[in-house]
Amino acid sequence: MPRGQSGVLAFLAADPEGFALLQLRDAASGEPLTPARTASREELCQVVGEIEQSRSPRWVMLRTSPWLELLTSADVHLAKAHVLSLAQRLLHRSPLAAVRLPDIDLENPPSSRDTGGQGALFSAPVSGESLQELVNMFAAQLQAMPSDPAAFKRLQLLIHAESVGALIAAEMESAGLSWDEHGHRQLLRRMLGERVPDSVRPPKLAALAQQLGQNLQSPGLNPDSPQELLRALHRAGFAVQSVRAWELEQIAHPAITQVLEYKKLSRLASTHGDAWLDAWVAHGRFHPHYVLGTVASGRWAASGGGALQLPHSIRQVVRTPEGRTFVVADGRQLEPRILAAMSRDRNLQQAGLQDDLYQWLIDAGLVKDRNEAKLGMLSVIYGGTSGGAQAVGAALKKNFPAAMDFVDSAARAGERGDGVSSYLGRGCPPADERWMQAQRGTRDEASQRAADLAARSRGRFTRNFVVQSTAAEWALIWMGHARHLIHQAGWSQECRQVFFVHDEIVFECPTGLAPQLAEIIRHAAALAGRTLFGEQSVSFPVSVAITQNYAEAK
DNA sequence: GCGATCACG
DNA sequence: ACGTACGTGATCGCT
Repeated sequence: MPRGQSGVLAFLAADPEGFALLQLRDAASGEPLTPARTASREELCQVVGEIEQSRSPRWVMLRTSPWLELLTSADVHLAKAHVLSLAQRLLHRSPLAAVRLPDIDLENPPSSRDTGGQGALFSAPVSGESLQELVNMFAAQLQAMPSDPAAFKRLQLLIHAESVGALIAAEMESAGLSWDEHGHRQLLRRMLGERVPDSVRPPKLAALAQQLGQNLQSPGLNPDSPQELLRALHRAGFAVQSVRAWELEQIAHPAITQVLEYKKLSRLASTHGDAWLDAWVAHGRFHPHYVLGTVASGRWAASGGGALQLPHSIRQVVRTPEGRTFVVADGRQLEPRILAAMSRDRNLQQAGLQDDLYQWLIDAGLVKDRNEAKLGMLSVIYGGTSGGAQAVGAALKKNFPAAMDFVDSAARAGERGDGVSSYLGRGCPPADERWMQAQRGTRDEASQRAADLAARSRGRFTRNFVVQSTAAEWALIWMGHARHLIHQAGWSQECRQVFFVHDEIVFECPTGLAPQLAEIIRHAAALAGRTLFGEQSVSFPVSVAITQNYAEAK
């Protein structure tokens, strides 16, 4: 059945009678190489480890759960995977696919347990799916792959990268992020006062609220209610539109300073207070749950604990144990570089020759400082035109015409209701039926205006999508290469990836290994560029920090 | 359940 | 000429 496939596939399925069912198949023919064999929960890790050692297969599974939890805790490393649920979503959306496959509910993929007979719900030992279903699903996915060899390669790379991402996510969930719980509690006591029940306002916050009520002549004021606070501010003579921090920051007044102080502390208490520590940190480690496949652009999300929104102010309590260190790396100006590579804009590629792309823009006299450079670039990629960004955007437009044409054309496609896709073929979600309807209906001026607004909104989305989704692909491939190189070096046990946020990865390793690990990460970044864009790829410099305290990285 | 707000990239 | 910054998650008050 397959084309462009070689080697061995190892299907890992649920055994309705026991725990796991494994079968090796030839990737080229799809034919079984071995009869299906069962493995109990106790046997699984050893059986899988032996197959990995002897055959180095690509592991085909519906999703990583529950297999990876077990394998990771036993330090069984899988080099390659094909995660069917993620591949299904990719193929459903990709314009490169030869056939449109049905979508899949990633949270609750179809399983034999659900379709099984009476009592299956109670007797099923694992959440899972039959071997036959997995084999069928894989075959259907292969059928849906494009016949054009170049398109095939891209989509296959995307599926493989997404799948290794799922392995890494499972490994990070198991490893957790080292967290100084005691230091965090001390911080809370210092800022909020003694611990109180969750339903009670912490002492220092309560005192602030009381003072605020007095100072604004609004006794009993609840500053957590934006409406109440806005009315109180108006009564006190502050002509503000909202109570947003950035608006209040414009006003220099002791009462306003107090409001801002209250907001800051209130936020700390509610999002990273004692209850958060109780819920998410155990034995000195934070264990978030990473969610793949749900964000349209292919970025990851996290559910629970808000892992991807860790405030900088709390990072001081993210500390390694004694003798170990973090190696923190981030892709420098990743999105502009991705845009330079995709659009083949010679000038932007020229700018990217410098490790600090923004400095090039400054030296070329296009912008006055780094902040303006960053703002201008983001404005171009997001489609912004407001205020200061407009002038900067215009300067960039003139100097990087090919890059601008590229994102502009993505925006126009979106405005028309067409789809766009990433470099490897991740398709954006289609315009929904209501949107299409609104574009067709021009009953009156108001509905026409609303339709135009919606069209431009979708244009900004597709403009951003082509860059953001390809940046997400680069990051996946970067992580995948790093993981592979670390495994090759024999350091999989002692060097662990512990965090990932879009364009930044954090490893934890023994202090002595950090310089070499840093080199591996840089090398992986260079490989990622070539894997994605070929030998002529633009460069992707990364900045690397070695530190025991996350707050000190960059 | 939804909007406002604010945290991150 | 005109005009709108992109994507997420968590919490809280309000209806």
